[in-house]
Amino acid sequence: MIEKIPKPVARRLAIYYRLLKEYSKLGLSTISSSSMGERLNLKSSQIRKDLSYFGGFGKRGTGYKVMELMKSIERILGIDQAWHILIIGAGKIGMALVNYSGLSQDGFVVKAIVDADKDKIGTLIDTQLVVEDVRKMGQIIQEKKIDIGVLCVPPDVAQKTINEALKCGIKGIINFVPKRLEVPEDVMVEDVQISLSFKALSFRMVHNGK
Amino acid sequence: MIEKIPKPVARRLAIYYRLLKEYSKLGLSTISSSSMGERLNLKSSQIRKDLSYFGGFGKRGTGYKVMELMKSIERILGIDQAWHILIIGAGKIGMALVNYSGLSQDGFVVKAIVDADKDKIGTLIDTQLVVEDVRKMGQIIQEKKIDIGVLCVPPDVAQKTINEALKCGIKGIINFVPKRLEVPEDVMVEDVQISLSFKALSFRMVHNGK
DNA sequence: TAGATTGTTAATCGATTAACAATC
DNA sequence: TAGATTGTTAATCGATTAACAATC
Repeated sequence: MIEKIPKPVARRLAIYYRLLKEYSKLGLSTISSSSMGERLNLKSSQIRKDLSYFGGFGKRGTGYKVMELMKSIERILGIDQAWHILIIGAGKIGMALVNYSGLSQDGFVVKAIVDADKDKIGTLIDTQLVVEDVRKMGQIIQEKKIDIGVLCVPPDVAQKTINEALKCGIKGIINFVPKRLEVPEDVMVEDVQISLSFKALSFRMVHNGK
Repeated sequence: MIEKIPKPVARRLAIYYRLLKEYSKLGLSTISSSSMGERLNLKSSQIRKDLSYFGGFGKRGTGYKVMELMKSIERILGIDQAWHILIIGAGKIGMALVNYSGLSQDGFVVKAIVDADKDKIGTLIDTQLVVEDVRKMGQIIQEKKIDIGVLCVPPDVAQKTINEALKCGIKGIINFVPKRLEVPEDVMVEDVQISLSFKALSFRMVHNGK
């Protein structure tokens, strides 16, 4: 009963969620694990197993109700609530993430963006946000009740910068910096390492096939 | 002898490579798998096993020569050559990737960027590049000998756009679009799905721990 | 009832790790 | 030679999948 959830499950749930959204837009009310699996190139038994860690959402003989399952996954993923995001570093990547529609859609709301560069501080970004001084980060985290920091600073200041944010109670980090961060074990880090993806692609291209 | 290489190996090699670069900057000439493992939070046996798929690079009793291993991994990953990159879509993400230092450093050279938006076409990006018309994509791929396309277009035109690029002989794709792409099996796709990372983080934060 | 599809168990497959002989 | 560390084998651990009884 205390069955352990395999690590890849969270991402797959997000993929199921995306598909269900599509189905619901098309007006479908019901789907089966096998039709989802076909669409996603996954075995239907994997989808059923993944869902089974969290409950029985389907009905034997008929499948899953699109809307219902969508709402359930929303809850499982924790995106039925709004998360307050702080972008740390107003470089190219940081800037690109402000107003990134993929995020706001799912309840990740960028509340502020900070940088150390005097020339950037004060820059107005679209209508809502202004680049703020990284030295005010602590204050911002508290006032805006930031949950998640998105780290997009140069590698050499990454650890130092995130330490500051940790002091002020951030509990989640999306890390775009090509470096492993040291954090207390109750803080979650997800790495988004673009340059690793390029190298993995290159590897597969030279060892071509599989 | 026909031992199969586990999928996670490519990414780890890229991580080892990054660390070796750091070591070489510090002037270290030799390292052991256990010192690397400690640094990277990996078991030393995993590092040795990963490397062993490609050869024996170390010396018993002394370890690995930093420079030598670096060069070997460079070759294994296929980054001892320059890759010609085309950015497809001059939105925020696409723009952010032009001149992204993490890429050019490792031999991924952005040769061109295309978009469908008339207002964007012709825009000068730093000194080198101009946003070109996506309708010229085929021509550009051939003339500039593009190897890898980086897809950053809206989801609804993603498949159609990549189909064009495939026709012109692209063999690798970095996909930033939240959608599974259909490609021939000799074409490699690496997904960089930022919004999945946010959801995976959210999941871990609500199911906190582990 | 007959057909469909779930939820779950057990078997299989794949990746990591411990352990150690080989050897510098 | 003694100490260190590799390369590799075998054991373990974790994730996926096939198969099927339960049930709508």
